[in-house]
Amino acid sequence: MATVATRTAAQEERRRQILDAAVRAFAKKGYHACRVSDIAEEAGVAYGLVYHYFESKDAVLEAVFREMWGAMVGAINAIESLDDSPRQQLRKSCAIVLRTWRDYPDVVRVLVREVARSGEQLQREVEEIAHAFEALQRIVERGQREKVFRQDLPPRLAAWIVYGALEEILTGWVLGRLPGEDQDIKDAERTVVGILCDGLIDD
Amino acid sequence: MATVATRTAAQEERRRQILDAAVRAFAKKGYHACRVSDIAEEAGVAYGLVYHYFESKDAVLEAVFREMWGAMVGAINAIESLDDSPRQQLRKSCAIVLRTWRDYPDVVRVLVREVARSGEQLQREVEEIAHAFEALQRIVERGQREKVFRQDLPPRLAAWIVYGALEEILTGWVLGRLPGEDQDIKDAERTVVGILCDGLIDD
Amino acid sequence: MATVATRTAAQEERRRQILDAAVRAFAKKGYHACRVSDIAEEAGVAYGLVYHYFESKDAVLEAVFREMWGAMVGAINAIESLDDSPRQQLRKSCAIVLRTWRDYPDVVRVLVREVARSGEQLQREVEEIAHAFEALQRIVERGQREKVFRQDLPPRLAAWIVYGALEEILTGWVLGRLPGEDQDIKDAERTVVGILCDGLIDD
Amino acid sequence: MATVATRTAAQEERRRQILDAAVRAFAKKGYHACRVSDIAEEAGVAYGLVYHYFESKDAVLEAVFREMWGAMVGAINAIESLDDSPRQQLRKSCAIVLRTWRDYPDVVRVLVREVARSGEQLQREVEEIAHAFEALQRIVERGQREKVFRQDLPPRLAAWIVYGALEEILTGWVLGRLPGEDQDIKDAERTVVGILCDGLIDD
DNA sequence: AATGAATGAGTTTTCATTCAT
DNA sequence: TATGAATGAAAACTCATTCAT
Repeated sequence: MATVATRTAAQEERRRQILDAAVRAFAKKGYHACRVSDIAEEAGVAYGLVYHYFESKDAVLEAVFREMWGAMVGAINAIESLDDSPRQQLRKSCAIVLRTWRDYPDVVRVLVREVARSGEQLQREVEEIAHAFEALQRIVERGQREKVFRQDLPPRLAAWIVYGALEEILTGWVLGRLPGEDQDIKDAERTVVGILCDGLIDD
Repeated sequence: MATVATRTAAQEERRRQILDAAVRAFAKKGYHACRVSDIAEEAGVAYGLVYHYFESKDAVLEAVFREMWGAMVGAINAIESLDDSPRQQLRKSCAIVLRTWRDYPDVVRVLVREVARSGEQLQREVEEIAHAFEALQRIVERGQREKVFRQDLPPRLAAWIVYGALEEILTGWVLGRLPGEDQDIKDAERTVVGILCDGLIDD
Repeated sequence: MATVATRTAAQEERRRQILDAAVRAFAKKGYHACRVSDIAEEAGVAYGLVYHYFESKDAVLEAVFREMWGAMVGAINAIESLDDSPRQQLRKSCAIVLRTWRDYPDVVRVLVREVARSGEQLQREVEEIAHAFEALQRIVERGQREKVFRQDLPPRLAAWIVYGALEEILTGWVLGRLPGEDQDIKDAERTVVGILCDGLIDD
Repeated sequence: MATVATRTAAQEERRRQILDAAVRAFAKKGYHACRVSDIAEEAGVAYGLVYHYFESKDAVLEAVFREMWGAMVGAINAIESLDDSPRQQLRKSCAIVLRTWRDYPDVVRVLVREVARSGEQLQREVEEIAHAFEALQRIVERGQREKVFRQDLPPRLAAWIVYGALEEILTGWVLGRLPGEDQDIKDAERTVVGILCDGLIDD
């Protein structure tokens, strides 16, 4: 049993090694320009081993999505259980998303670049993305129940708008069109929460 | 000269025929999955002809971006010259973007799906996208100058947030995750302007 | 119209050029050991051109079967319309099959070697083989109707036996286990017709 | 020594287990489409183990031929020592071949499908096939010596014809083109012996 | 201008075989 | 003996692009 556990752990480690390498490789050249051999080389393993741990090149990308994104969604979900005000919850959610850029820029790079790819197949499979929206939506709904947020906004649409604002900022950073240093990240957090909560209008 | 003009017009028509077909083809299968012969077939011409009018498959996509997007940006720019309040200008800009979906769903589909692709090459070449951001940014700046918008928000970042909110809604429609009927489009317009101008907070 | 005809003829010629090369290539190394590049090289054309004229490597083999075999079946069918005795018809049919070896050894080599391959798919698609059996079967049936052949033999089974005897001789020649010179071919013809018509028993 | 003997017996059992599994696997998918892991899975062992008992995938097929075929040839050889008439010997030989289908359809399936494959290498190694022909040839020769069979037929060619007739019937059964129920097997036996001994001609 | 035959580099994937444990 | 992770060569197939007509 110890042997089995060790073996499984070793396998898991290998899998992770390849997955991390894939993130770096995809981030460098983009998914389509990236050959399976690039992943293997980046991971320091033989070509065929990638196929031991993943069905196909596509499956690798899907795993990147599922597992990397999953961590972020988990963090956002955790926020719900905290006894914060809706505004605080929204702020913390935005912070998590935006700071992921600081902590895992390659992961964000890949997620941002490839998330819209082959809309039909990949997106439907990766429910994690949907979970992120649902968590945001629940925060909005709670804010409306507690009369903190305006009643006239469809929560689902509001969640999409919040998510869109965040993703666009990440995109700006990924593409180097927006400055993304540590201070900028804090500014972005303040600005996006400011706009989303209080609006652009000065009143 | 009349002859030349006629020829040029005929050429322009052919070019347009191929470009429109490309939009439909890209919208159906995505840029990468779409072969040059698919474009030609959709246009009803031999596929060698695509190379008479465009340098490469990439150049076709770039033209789609430049020309289709250009129309939208032009419309947004036109708004600036109108004597509306900043809020009205923002509302109209959002309306233009969102209604483009109703009028040219295939174009939007392609723009949304492929805009993040090959960040290095394509994006830099297509400055039209940048122009859209600048137009939004100028609207925000004007709002701040006129003391209608809050002073503490970086205009550039605000423009990105506005754009991100809009793009995400379009994505939701494209992927069928958000309802996109005529009434939904109007609702989305009201909601996105509401959030961006007045915030989520009920005060 | 002349242009179209010429073009089609040119295409047909190219197709034939590749098909003939495939026969030579398959005959040399066997279907499985033969790469598509071997076919292209043998034909003196570029790699990809094979895929212009054939769906896949498998489709090439199928075409070899269908077209090469078709010629032989056509010849056997022609015999039926002649006013020969059943024995004569049988003799001529055997002669056609056996002499194909002399005239197109490579074709026979391929047919013999690969005919049993992937029984499910290929065989069922290539009806030409079935036609050969039917022609032989009709000859047997006519022989029985005319009271020349024995009544107690199921014609279908008899046709298979005749065909099996012929194929085995071809196999012996292909594999170099039976001598296959011109004189041997004549002997084989006489022997196989002798056994099939009059039996081994000396009476 | 007892230990060694036991070990060897256990080894032999394992070897047999893998070989039987290989027959089933080859019969199902054909030799080429069958991976080593398919054999191992069918045998219920790890696929590295196949390489403990066999040099290579090819060696497994060769062993199938040698050992399975060997049993059949042995049975045919045994017939020679019986004090039967040549016709009886021929009938019994045919019966053995045809009834093997009933008893070991998977074995026959593999032998029939793959026997013509890679003529150069495999065939030369598997002399068992040659032995079957020789046994048939000796039966014919004896029949000629005893003035029961016609003198004008080359015995070697006659043996090939007999074998071809039998193989074709097996092929028909394997491919499902000829009915292969118990009664059909008996009919086939009667028919093939009838044709080969007495001919198609009714006299 | 228009056609589509021809090219061939590039990429994924498969799988027999080896080898460390 | 038994396992299955690791290797990497091999090959089919795709498709953007060129070019002769």
